[in-house]
Amino acid sequence: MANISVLLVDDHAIVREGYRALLQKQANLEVVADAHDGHDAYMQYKAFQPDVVVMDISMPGQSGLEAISRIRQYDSQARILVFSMHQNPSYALQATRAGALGYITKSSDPSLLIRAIVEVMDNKLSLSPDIAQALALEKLGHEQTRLDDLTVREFEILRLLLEAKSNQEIADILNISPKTVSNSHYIIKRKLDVSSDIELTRLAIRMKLLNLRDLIDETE
Amino acid sequence: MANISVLLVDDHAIVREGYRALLQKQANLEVVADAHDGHDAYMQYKAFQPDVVVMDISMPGQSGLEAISRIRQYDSQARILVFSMHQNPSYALQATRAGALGYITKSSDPSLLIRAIVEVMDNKLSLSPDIAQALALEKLGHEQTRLDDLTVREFEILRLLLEAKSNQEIADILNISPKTVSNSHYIIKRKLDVSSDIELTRLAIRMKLLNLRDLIDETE
DNA sequence: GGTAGCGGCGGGCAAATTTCCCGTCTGTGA
DNA sequence: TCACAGACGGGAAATTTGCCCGCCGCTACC
Repeated sequence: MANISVLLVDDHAIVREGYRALLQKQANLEVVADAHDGHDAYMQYKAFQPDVVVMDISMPGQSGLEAISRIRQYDSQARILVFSMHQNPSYALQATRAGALGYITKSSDPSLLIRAIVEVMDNKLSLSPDIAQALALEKLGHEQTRLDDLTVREFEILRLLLEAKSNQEIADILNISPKTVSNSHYIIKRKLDVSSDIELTRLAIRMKLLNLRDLIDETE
Repeated sequence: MANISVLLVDDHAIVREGYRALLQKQANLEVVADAHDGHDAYMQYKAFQPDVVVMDISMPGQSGLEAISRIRQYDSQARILVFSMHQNPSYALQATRAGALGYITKSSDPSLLIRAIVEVMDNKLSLSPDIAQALALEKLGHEQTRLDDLTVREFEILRLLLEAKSNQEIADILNISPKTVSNSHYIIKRKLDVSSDIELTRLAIRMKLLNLRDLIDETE
């Protein structure tokens, strides 16, 4: 079997290097490029046309979801495997909606990542077991499903809102008008059935959109 | 030594009964009345003039802080011991500002509660060791201190805001105008140096004003 | 027994935001 | 080809925000 060329996208250089080393040990994998943010990923994709993109979606500013859309728009055959720290199945749902072929959590066994890359190479959908199970459970109807009513774009805007960014900042990041951000903000609140930002934040925490670790930080 | 008459205030009947039983076992204590909310506490105080009030401050709606102020306004000699689940020293600070003589956490050893009641009876300030230590640490200058810039009233409004109540609801609970609530809301944000409600909520979580247990509920 | 200061309350008012509703544009799938 | 959904953003009314002010009652200090 021919080598599979891989583009690695993650905002942390150390993480990239670690996984590059890991993947290179596989005889049939070759990391041909890496990128540190969504825009970079898009440029590298155009430059190298890798077989598979392995991408972290939680990057500062322009998120991975946006990059996935852009890459798929450029090449509708692009195979993208999301490799994320988020256990929340809604992330997986949104990622596949945006055009990802697979979603593997970072807590998975490394061998799973290798396997997933091969599966994605074959254009097969690949989910890590924890996510698959969570998604299945969700199908059985949980509060969580409300989150899935959000469009990919709305989900992304929500993510930025939850980082306490202003409408203007979000508009700058996404290159859209602040007016659109505020419209989306309103739609998000309506879809999630909350009336204030405080309620929104509480809901987000319950749904684990907001990382408690991030919040608590080194505060204690 | 004469018996100490006690008024017990807690919104949970079971808790009241439990502590009533505990306190009654002490020969020199007598629970002469109990109350389930701030208003009730005020009425019972007027009716029974107990030596010491043992009060939970986290009650729905009208909080214990308000009740403390009201009781102290009626009788400036009233001895009030706050008995709270909150480990956060800012609660203790606000409670003593409102006029409480002591603050004991519910996780304290029951014997501490007994001792505190006796101390308060002697008009001595009484803090449980965990709170005393936390307050002492805070003196050394932590982020937490920003919370202490809030007045008692602001603190109370913040508590209600964090329950995702609307200005109008808060106005109704506290019997003030919605305009005052929104003014306070603004002042709170300025004092805490946040610009949005999302940031406010995040800060509140970091400061443990918002109980994660409450949020997470039975969600998982 | 002033009087200075703080906290609670709430009016005023301009500026900003939110809340809806609407239309355009583009891609997608039947 | 036609319907439909999503992204984007304008318009306009309603509401909120940000900041100011003044009033009242209490405490403290001289």
